[in-house]
Amino acid sequence: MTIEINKGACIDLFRSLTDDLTAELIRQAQTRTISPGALIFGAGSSGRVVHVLTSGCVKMVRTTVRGERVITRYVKPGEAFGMSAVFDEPYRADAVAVTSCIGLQWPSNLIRDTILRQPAAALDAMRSLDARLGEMEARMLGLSSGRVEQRIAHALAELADKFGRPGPNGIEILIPIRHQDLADLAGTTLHTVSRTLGTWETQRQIRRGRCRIVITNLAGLLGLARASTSSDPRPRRGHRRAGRRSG
Amino acid sequence: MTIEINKGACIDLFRSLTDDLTAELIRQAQTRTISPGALIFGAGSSGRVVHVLTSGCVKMVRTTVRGERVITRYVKPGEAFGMSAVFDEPYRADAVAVTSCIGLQWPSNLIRDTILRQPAAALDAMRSLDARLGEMEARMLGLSSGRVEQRIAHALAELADKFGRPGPNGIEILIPIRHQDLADLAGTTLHTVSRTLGTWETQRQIRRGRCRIVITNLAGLLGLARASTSSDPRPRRGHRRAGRRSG
DNA sequence: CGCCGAGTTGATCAGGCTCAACAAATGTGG
DNA sequence: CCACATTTGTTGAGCCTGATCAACTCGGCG
Repeated sequence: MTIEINKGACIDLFRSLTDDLTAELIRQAQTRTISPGALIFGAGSSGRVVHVLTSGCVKMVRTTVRGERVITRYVKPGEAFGMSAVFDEPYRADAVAVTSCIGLQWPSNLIRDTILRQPAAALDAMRSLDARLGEMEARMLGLSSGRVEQRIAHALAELADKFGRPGPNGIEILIPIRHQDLADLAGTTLHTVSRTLGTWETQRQIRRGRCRIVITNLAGLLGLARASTSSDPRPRRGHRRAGRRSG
Repeated sequence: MTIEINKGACIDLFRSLTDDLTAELIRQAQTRTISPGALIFGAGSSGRVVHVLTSGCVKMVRTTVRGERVITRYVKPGEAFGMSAVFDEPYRADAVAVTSCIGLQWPSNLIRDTILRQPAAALDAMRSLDARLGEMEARMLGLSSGRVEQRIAHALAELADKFGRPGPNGIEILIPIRHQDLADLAGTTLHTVSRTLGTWETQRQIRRGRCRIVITNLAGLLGLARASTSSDPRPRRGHRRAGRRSG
């Protein structure tokens, strides 16, 4: 078995390790295949294993008792998730398979020991945590300042960047995205997402199928995102949902 | 000089190091005193030093070109900030002194080398990054789902937890907090903050002075935060600001 | 064929943002 | 020590965005 997984994608967490060490770790891993929609682990459960996704897509979902939901992150192959297990802390979010997935998992103390013995790996892990912090901060900026249309456009752009592939009609987002998912990313409701995407489709900015989105005009979308009415310099305020789950 | 700083507070980043090592690092540090309101470093500037606050309070502020602002974090003594310098990445946010401050700073490569040589420190750093990630996720949940009143109450509660001290009239928040700051924490405007705090003061939940807040009834506040009208089970939706700076 | 999940669409309405103007506290200079 | 500028905070009026409610369509599946 080679270290490479899925056509060149490799495990971010082990980027700094020697091939031998990585191979050894992969040998020690438990492989797990997950079917779409399945819960890989639930928020609050005490994390005893660290996961790495090797193929497919996983979303991390945080939910409040009142039913409000946020997708904190989409995981793509090569990325680790459930890292809080390293610190013997419970998982913060549900990990839900978006597609069929293959994952590797290790007992958290094995990962911890590896990090303790391989400082370069520790630095890599820190770097990726820090990068995620930066992303979250940027999302917070968007959440607290942008209008809904902007936030949806931005969420789409990020999905396109992470899971998009150029296709005949534009950038196809390869993973299934429900309107509720976009709402959970953008901090709005599936109703507003539906209306907004509807408008964009008539404007030929995007194309839609069931759980499928193709972005025909990414620049146009981001233009919309930047200024909803370019001739009108003053920004408009928006609303905020108080989530009662609807999905 | 002892390792302890400011009545027992010590440097989180070096918690796992031996006293000798910590002392040595502190010897190598450059001490810096900062006056209130001063900019310690600006977002975007290439970070060449890592900071640790030893006394006072620093806020990390992210701003968009349009003038929307978010306070991503309040730093208290013992905590590190500007950690992205470790990865030779520019600072993501402005670091602004809230009070008079004393800080230590090191060239980022010195911290990096320390982390590489002291894996336990790496794990500590990872833990704190992960904890901050969790906080940000929780804040995102609040931002995208709660109503403004809840978010302000929650922001106050966190400030009370981090910078509060029991006083004759309740928990005093020891650092100066402008309404604009609360707005930047809660994702709203200073106007709404003013009105909301006004209501709470007449309800004897809090007391206010200029840039000073005392929480008389924390439980009550959080109760308000949980359900704005307890008799009415259905949550109300809210609005969202589109920040044109006003502070 | 009934059920469920996903998506659509219309009507309603209120939360809180925007605009605007003032008041009070702080700082600065002469 | 007073006049003036700046920062911080207050309050009112208006109104827009987008949440909520509700009802319906479409497609897949057992």
